[in-house]
Amino acid sequence: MINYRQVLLPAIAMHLPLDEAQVAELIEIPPNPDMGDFAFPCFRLSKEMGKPSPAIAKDLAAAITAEGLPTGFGAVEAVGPFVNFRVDAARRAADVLGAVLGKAADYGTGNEGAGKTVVIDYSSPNIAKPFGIGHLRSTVIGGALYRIHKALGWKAVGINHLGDWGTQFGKLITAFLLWGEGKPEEQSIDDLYKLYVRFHTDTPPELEEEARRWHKRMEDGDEEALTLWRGFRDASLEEFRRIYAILGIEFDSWAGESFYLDKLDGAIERAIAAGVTKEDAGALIVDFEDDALGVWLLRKSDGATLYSTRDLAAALYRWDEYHFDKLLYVVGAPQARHLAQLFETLRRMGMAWWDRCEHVGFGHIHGMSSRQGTLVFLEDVLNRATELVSQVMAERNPDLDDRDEVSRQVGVGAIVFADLSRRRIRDYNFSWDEILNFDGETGPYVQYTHARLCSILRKWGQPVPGAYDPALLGTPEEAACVRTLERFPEVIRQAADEAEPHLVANYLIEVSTVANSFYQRHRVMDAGDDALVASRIVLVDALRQVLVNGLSLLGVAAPERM
RNA sequence: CGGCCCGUAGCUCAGUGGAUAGAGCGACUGCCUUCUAAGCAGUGGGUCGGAGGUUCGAAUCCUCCCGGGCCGGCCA
Repeated sequence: MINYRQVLLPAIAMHLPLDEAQVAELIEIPPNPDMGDFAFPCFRLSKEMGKPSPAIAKDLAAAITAEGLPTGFGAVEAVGPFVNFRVDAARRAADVLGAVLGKAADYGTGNEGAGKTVVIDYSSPNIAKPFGIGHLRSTVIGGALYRIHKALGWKAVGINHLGDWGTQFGKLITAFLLWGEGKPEEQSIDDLYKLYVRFHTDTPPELEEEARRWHKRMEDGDEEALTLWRGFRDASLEEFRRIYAILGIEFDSWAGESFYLDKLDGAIERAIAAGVTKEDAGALIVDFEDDALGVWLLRKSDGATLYSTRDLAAALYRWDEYHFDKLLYVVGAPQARHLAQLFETLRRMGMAWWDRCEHVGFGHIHGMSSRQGTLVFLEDVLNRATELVSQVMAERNPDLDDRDEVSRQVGVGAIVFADLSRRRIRDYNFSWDEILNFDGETGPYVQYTHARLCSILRKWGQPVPGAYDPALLGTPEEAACVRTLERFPEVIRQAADEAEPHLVANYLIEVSTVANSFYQRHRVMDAGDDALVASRIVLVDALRQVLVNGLSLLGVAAPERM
């Protein structure tokens, strides 16, 4: 594909007192396609060149025209203080569609990440607590970033940093011994959750003390405590694996907090040796002597460790193990300070790689049926969405063979897409009405668009033509499709750079919008002449391909019928 | 008290230096004997929280203020 900006740089710079880098910063895409495909604003040159910007634009347009239009461009025109450039639409269509169909599933991918490693810490649910809608965010954002980086050639390491250690297990053991029934490993996650909640609802101080003692016994390797803990852990993992299977989420490592037990002393020793810690009231702390960072507690006065200890050990271990170029923590925004403290501690310890660590924060979820006083379980949400989809499909597409399977794909896709379609940092307003509305900018909208495109290709019933005339794709709707398809590779790159999957989700909405607009206005199968049908079939297939590629990055299925 | 995040249409959100600020939901109007109407086309709806400042140009950058949320040593 032609890189139009790249072509434009020398063509513009040679006529101006600017170098190519300066020109590159100014080139933009006009707000309205009628104005052109690229634009160069001349305001900034006015002072330096001593003439009004419209005059500069006019002279520049004339000079470029006299020089011969740059490769791939069809027109150059001064409009006020802007020089607007129009590309040769047929050539662009041939380029873009050729690239999409030629690379197929690989369209949009790249190899700029080759030789580089990104470690992504995501999902990381707490053992003995139900997998709530709150865990969905870290899981799907992390999963999307994992696939996006892989698509760009990175070696990605997905780590599920399970919350499987800590004082909450002391509480759980205390509660279980008091109120629990049956064996630890036979507890359902719901049983465990109830014990945990009960512990927190009526807790005399002596129980808190008891819980701390059990936690200490765990840390000291007490077999009775560890047996109970293992039972709880196994029960939880079973549920987590079931949910990851539904969501299509995978990990390369399940090294949770307990994995670092034998590495905690070493981590603490390294921190002490580096001189960044001090003793305070029997505890070990890092005092940043900074109002913003405050104090970081690394070891409690009773000698027990904290999540901070485990996070420090984990960071050091991950560096030794992976020598990453990026380490992404897909963790809720409320933990921003904690992670800033971790990163600063690493810096003070002389870890030159400290700035490769990044907190990929996200807002938390509000409005979870507070009326009922219960948190919303992810599985319930997925099941309700699936049921609703199934009802809709029984009505709209009763002949569909595998309704159960497709309902699952669309129902789950709706939930996942909804989560990924806003900037991570924003709080997420969970509402049944919103999550179960499949109209407009939703996952089902994108999937539906994809299914309709597939339907056309099915009716066509032949291989997608290898030869076609791109010049026939000249309507505004078709041109809009081509322009949108062209952007996919850069969207993926930006999503990786900013760790923002929503850029991909929003882009897919855009692809769907231009595709639907085209579909509505123009016939494909009975377009009139064979050449036009062939060209439009190619366009339909390219749109379909990009939707598939994009949805797969987000972990959303693309059923061919729905 | 200190720090971080958010504030754009009735609601949910895009847009982080350029041309009249855009979508979706909800409301209202049209479009299914035609490739799936989970769709398309259109109408109405905005002091971009406020005030200063930088700039030829600010929703976007800086300062202050207001409102909401979160965090701030023995929880995670």
